Amino acid sequence: MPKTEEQNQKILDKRKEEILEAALEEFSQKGFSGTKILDIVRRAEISQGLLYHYYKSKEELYLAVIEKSIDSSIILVETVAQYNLKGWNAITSMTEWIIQWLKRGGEGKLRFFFMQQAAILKPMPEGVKQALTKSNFLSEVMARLIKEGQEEGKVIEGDPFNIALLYWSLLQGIIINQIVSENMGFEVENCLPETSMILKIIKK
Amino acid sequence: MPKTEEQNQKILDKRKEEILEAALEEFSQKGFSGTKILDIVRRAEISQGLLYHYYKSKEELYLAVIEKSIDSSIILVETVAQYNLKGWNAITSMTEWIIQWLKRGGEGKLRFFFMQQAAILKPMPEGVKQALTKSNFLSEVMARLIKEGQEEGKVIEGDPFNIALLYWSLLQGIIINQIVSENMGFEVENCLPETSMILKIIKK
DNA sequence: GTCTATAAATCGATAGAC
DNA sequence: GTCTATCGATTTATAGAC
Repeated sequence: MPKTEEQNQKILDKRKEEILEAALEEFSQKGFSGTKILDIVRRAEISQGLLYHYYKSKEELYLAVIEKSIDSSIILVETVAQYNLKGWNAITSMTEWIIQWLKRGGEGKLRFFFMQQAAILKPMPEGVKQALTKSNFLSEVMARLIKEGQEEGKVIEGDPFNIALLYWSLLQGIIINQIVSENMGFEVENCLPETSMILKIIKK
Repeated sequence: MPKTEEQNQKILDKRKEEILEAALEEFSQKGFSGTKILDIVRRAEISQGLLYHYYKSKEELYLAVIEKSIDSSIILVETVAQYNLKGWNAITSMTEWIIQWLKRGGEGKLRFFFMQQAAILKPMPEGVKQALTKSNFLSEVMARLIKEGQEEGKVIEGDPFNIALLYWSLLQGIIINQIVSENMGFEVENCLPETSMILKIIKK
């Protein structure tokens, strides 16, 4: 019965997807230790036992969320890369893209935030460190673009990697402040800074 | 016996101090849920029972660490305020001061980082939110200085509070990246950006 | 004040019925 | 595939001796 198996596979994938989504929301807000399996299964509206049918441990689930988040940021970069832009133009587009991605809705912001949390909190489960190292390519892409921008005379002088770090620091700080504001009930609804404000820090 | 009581008080204060210090290190790295009482007492080199002689619960201890961290950031601002500077000069001094504070050693960075963590992670214990709202005066002080700076024509136009937020975002992002780099073993030892780099983002 | 021992609660993971 | 019931380990907090 190939049809039945196919359907089963679909159910399996759908469930996994649902669990991942619920896990992202819980983990990103409460961290690894702060999130209880009960929180996740309640949000996903399944029984506690069923979760372990799809993921063999809490840690494995956490890792799955990380990997998916990294993948989605890779896609973001690749999408921008498709336009074949270089140097300052590429930096501008990418920044604009990221801001839009963050504005668009909860998920982008949540993923970005989650990856940060994962990188910050100890203890880091085995695979997390490894997975996050992979995501470091973002800085490398950025550093390359910055070097090009310097050659165009549009980006400030200095070590490209350090400037890339400064750029990411700003972006990360902005997201954190958004989350904090939300947590405190300040309702800073989507008051993300303009792209030009962000670029100002690396512009010559 | 006033002398004995006085000595006891000293021991009590000293113990409390030691516990607070150990708790800061553990909490800031592992968050509230991720930190076990055992982690703290082992670091403080006391027995588990003794901790509960000084703090009646994990949550009370957490709150005590927050309050001390907030106090120390208040002192930072007050120190700068003593110089009676206004506008751009004050912003410059304060930024320089903060960078030095962060460079100086572990504690400043740890406290700054810890407060961030506390503001980010859910669930927020009762008193945490309240305590953190108090620390918001930092943004207010900054917003006032920025307004003065605008009147001097040295700070970019725009809502002073939003600009203050942008400034803090950058600072927070920088600290986070430092911690992350440490966690990943990148050894970015004290590669904090120059004050002028940070100020660039709000300079006209 | 300080420790050891233990109670009480929580939570991750498993077993087994349907 | 899904659920309920429960085990076993961890962890917060307390009790009681010194």
